[in-house]
Amino acid sequence: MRYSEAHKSETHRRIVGIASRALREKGPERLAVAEIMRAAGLTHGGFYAHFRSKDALLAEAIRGAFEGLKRNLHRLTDGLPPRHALATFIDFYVSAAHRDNRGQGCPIVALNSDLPRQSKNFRAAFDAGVSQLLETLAQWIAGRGFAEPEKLAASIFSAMAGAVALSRTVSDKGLSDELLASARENIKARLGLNDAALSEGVAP
Amino acid sequence: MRYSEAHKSETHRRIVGIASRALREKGPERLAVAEIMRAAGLTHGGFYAHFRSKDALLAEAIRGAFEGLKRNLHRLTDGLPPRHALATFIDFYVSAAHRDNRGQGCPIVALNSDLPRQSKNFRAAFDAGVSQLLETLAQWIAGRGFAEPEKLAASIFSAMAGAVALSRTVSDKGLSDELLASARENIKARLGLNDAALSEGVAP
DNA sequence: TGTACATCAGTGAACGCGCGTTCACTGATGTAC
DNA sequence: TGTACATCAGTGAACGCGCGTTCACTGATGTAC
Repeated sequence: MRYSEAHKSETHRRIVGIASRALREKGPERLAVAEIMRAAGLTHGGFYAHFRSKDALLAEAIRGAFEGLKRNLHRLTDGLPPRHALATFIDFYVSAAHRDNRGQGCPIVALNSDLPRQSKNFRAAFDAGVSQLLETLAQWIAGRGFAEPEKLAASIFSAMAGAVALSRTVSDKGLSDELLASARENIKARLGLNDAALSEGVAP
Repeated sequence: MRYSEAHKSETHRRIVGIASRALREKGPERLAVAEIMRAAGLTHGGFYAHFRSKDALLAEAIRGAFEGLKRNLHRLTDGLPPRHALATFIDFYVSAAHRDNRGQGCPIVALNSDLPRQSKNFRAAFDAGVSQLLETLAQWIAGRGFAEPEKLAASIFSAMAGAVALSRTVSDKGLSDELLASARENIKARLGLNDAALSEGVAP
């Protein structure tokens, strides 16, 4: 049953995609190799034709998760000036839709407390993803003329991620929604992105 | 080797204390019953004289963690007027010391992404802890005269927890410290607690 | 163009380890008489 | 006051399950000649 040249890499990609979602939904320890392979329509023995170990899969899966986030971010903001890019990203991120979509949401929110227990490899991939995201934010923030954009980006983003994370743990749905709205407004206000200012014009 | 009446409850408390710390350091799945018992100076077989199951221990351990947080909070703020209580708690919580002390720190930061994979029992205990903490914050915030204190408390707290969580994942120590300082100042400013205002007087 | 051989993604059984849980047993102390 | 018995926190071996990993094998397709 030898397959065409593209077949293997296609299968590989499919496995990583499934794992990337399962990772965010179930966490690294509850993600089971056999289950992932079954979901990909394969048996678990074939796993090692694609990955050196479960840990290697986890590292690829977390990279895939960050890439997905980056794709979303670019799709939403490409071509927009910093102020609109920031506002759009904040609205997208600090939202009930994100809260309710753990499997395809931000890996930082889904996995932050798992981090210290993972391999060096995994943590390095995670760290690279965080850095890249903060860098993008910092560039927009710099474009808006703020001083110390890296520092502000980190602080702003921590409020965004915290809002989504806490909105997931709060059992009162109404309070959870209000928390998100309140955090969103505050974060935008910190960057001078309140709705009135936004509708004014396009100048950064 | 029958022991005095108080002995069993003393042992029980000791086990829960050790587990409560291990839970925050290693997470629920990596916390091993035998290891906890060994740390308590016992063998793993005796575990079931104290707990129905590992899950029962986890529920007690998370309750213990929230109680510890509450004790710290009261120790720091008892007798202070709302504005000083808030400022003190924020300084205590959004700090490098908290970031570096995962085992004795806030369980919300240490365990938020583990939550959805845990038992109903565990999640209920967690939820109760979160609610109680938000309630305390809301009371202080109400005491400062803000409208919709529950909503504001949730939003404020999400920024606090997010700051500590992200400060733990950022590998650049300097940025991590700055992130905390920036978040702390912003959070206090939202509540009208900037240092100048604080040194003015004591009126709430 | 046809034949023999090599390749290698995928199969499925088996192994080994960690870990939660069970269980027969121990032995110091409390209680009944 | 002394003796027999009950209690029960704790011991340590064993069990069973989930799961990561290994391995001999398969068989369709590519390549050499």
